[in-house]
Amino acid sequence: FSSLRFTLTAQSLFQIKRQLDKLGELVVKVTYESDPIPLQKPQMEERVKYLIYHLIKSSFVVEKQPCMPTHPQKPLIIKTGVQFTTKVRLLVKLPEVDYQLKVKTTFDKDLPPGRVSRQFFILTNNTKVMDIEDYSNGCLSVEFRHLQLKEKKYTNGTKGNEGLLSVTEELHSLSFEACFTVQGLTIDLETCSLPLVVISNVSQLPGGWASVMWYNLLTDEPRNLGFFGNPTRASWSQLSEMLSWQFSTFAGRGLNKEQLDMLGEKLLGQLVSCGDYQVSWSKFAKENIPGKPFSFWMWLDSILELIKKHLLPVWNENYIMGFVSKEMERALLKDREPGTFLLRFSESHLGGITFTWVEHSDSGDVKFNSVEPYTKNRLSALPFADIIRDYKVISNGGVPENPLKFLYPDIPKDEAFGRLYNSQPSKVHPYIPSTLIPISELRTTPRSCPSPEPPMTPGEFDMLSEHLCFDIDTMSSPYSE
Amino acid sequence: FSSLRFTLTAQSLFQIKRQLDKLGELVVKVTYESDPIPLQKPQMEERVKYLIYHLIKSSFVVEKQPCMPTHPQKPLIIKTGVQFTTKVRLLVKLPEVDYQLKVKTTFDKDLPPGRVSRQFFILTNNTKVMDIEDYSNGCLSVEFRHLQLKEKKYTNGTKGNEGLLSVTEELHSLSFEACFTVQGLTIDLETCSLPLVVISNVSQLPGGWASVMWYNLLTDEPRNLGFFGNPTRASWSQLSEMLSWQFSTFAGRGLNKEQLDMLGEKLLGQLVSCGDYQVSWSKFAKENIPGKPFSFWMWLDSILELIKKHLLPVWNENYIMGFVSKEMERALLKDREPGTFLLRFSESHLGGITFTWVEHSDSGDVKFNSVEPYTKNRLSALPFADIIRDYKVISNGGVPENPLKFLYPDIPKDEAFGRLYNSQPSKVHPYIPSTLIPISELRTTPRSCPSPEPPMTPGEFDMLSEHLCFDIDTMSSPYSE
DNA sequence: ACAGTTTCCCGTAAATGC
DNA sequence: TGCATTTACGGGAAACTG
Repeated sequence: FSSLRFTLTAQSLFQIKRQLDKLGELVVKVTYESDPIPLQKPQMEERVKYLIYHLIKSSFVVEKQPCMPTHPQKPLIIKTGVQFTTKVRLLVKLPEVDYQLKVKTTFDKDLPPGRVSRQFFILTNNTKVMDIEDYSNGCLSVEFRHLQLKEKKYTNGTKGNEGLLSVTEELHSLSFEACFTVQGLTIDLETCSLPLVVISNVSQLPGGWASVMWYNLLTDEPRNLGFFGNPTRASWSQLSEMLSWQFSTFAGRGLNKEQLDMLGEKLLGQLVSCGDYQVSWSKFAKENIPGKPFSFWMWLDSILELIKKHLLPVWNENYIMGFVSKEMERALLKDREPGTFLLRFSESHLGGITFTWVEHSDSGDVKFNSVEPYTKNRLSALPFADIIRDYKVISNGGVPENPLKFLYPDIPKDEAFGRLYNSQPSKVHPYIPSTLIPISELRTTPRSCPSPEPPMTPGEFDMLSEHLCFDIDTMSSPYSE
Repeated sequence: FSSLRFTLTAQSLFQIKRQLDKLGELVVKVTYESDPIPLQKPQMEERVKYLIYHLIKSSFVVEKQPCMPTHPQKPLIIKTGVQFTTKVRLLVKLPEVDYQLKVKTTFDKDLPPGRVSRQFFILTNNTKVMDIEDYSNGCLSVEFRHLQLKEKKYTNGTKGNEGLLSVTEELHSLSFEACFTVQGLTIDLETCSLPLVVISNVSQLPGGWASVMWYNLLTDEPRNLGFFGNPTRASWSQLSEMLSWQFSTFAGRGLNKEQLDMLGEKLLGQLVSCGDYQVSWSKFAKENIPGKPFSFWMWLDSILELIKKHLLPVWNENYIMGFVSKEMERALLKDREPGTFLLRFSESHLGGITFTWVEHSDSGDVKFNSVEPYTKNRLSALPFADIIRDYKVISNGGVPENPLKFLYPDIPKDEAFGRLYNSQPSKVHPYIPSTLIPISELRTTPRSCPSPEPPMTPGEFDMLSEHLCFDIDTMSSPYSE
């Protein structure tokens, strides 16, 4: 229902109203026995007033849902003490209303105290006058900027009752009210935002975002604030589509079938394969993954953040397989050229990425190695492409060698990553440029391969060995985390 | 003048007052011609009142100068919007004053508007009641916590006149007032803090600290708020003592004569050697060092911060020569064993540290190399001791070698730094641990030394070379920055 | 346009509350 | 006590403002 249709409908109704008024004047002068007009007119007038009233009321809408300017992609999550913006509009054009129409915003207006465990108020000015939009078709609208939320603190412990819900499951709303009179009709406008999650620290953003996703996925109701009191389940097909959409929206590339299958299996076990399965909210975002100190969504979101901050070009080139089980990884690599590697996200730690490469031992066995995952701290010291370019392994104190030759299935490393390498050595003239290089030292048992004279002083070598040594003989199961 | 002496003096004075009162009663009854008492008494009473009044007033003091709890070592600098604490005390004990004595704090109380270009006010509650200190000798005192400053904003541009001073040169003060009556004497207490610098961002802290230092160094006046309108000069001997004190206080070890000489020369040229020299405030903290985009103090403070955050143990072991001219550096190293190195702060960049080592070329010439300085970003990826342990140079694609053997004059590297090395490789089991290693690649002209088959694929080598190569033939003057 | 200054807000750490 | 949540504020960057 566009602004134009609202306006045309309103105009028709106002015309009818005027005609009825005129009719009323006529009736006073000219009437006759059993004339139906005096009888019908009051009813009709009521009917028209009712229609006008509700037409105008329903044209008062939130045009821009409240959101923090720094998180435009994450509407409906508001952090206390951080400014947010929202906009409402009266779609119907009423030329008669030329005076200043004041809109007031209220946070959690209709919430009976105790419904939520926390209460907030708008710290800044919460009323503003509507204005005619200059660029568009002349509707009245008002944009609230620099709104800020603050928690109400009670000294006497009236702190709500819903201890069952976590803060990111608690839904709130922002209401807008205005009142005016047109053609003798007093109309009280009121509308409200979609449900809002209020957080106090960005560390709660992933949790809040999980709630927003789940809500949007599972209900069409515009404001079911009690949704998380008893959240419905999602089918895996719905959920996986949503997850892929997250990656395509925020990281520029969605997830393919293989990646989604791995995620499904991780979340649901082998159940996925046998038909569509229902995932509970708890399993998605609240319960920890068995044996891990984080939930499925926390894990996935940490990867999304890692991609956004450190892996965007590599991810968009589709060079990160990312979501692969260790069994699958082995199966894919085992028949490949030695030095073939693939990139995979850590399942044991939040926001980590590792590479696994295949090589053949002297006895001809296939061996797989995975480097300790790189997390945001390491990646901000050294971009990931450079890590791949420069990574070296020192075996038995020998010459450092880069074991990464071909990106799976068979793309020569430099062909794939060449464009993404950074040339960071600075050109500060009198100094020798220096760069950081990621290195692993492998030491097999001494007898198996007498080590050559190390290219370091013996003391130095011992020192390095002491700190870096990694005896592969103790690696009973290199493929399970 | 201790609390006890204040109290005893006050008691004596009150006793005298009481005796005068008694005398007054007597005089009414018994008097005689030319009795001097009725004549003298009013004067004496006035005198005693005056003494009591001023004794009490002068016992009202700031016990703890205002400071931010997170910067206890930097009093007298307050950041807007950040909480600070201060405490005042009434040294004299007056048992008669048993009612609640309310103290009010005011920011810049006596400043005529326009004296400073910015005005601030105390955002939080600015009155508090004095209390008897339970632990000490029973004085009245009050500690203000959670005070917060906010700038007054004027829409009509009344923004003061002193555009000449920068914000960190603008001195403010915090006043404390209270009023009470004792033995019929009404006493208005008032005291105020030492001069304060108000900043709005931590990036202004070094500038503020420079002001506090200069003020303390050059005036004993408790509140000369106009000091920076015409700041006096400091003698180099005063200033150098202060600088050394900064390092010993905040980094645990002061500066020795050689280091101070280098600083003096940097600040004043060769003038230092010919007797004591006067340093202007501008030269110390306002003018940029010729050819550099920062002042002397900004440079020195950036080093202080670097030490505090990343070099504390190395600095305290006295392993960082730090302040050495490049000429001196060359002179010291040239007769030393090849591989002898020293640690020096960068003069060209803020907060950087480099090592310079000596080696002998094939032709027997002495050569000096300095690595690109390490700044806080690099050092937070890798601790400095580990950088020294692991640093490698690759010459012509050969075997990487650590050129650092002896800390000047002749301490074997591991003997000096051994205890400071970190053992960072994590023990996450299925993964190969990996560490970052600082590497420089040197390439001499190809003909002079035919490079052996590089231990990398040719493509890889070219890639590395392209990014890392450093042709020493183009280094015309490696020793000047 | 620009430099000095302030505001904004993330992200870590500490404090608080339950 | 431990966990969930909020507060504090350094530090980088953007916004402001003469």
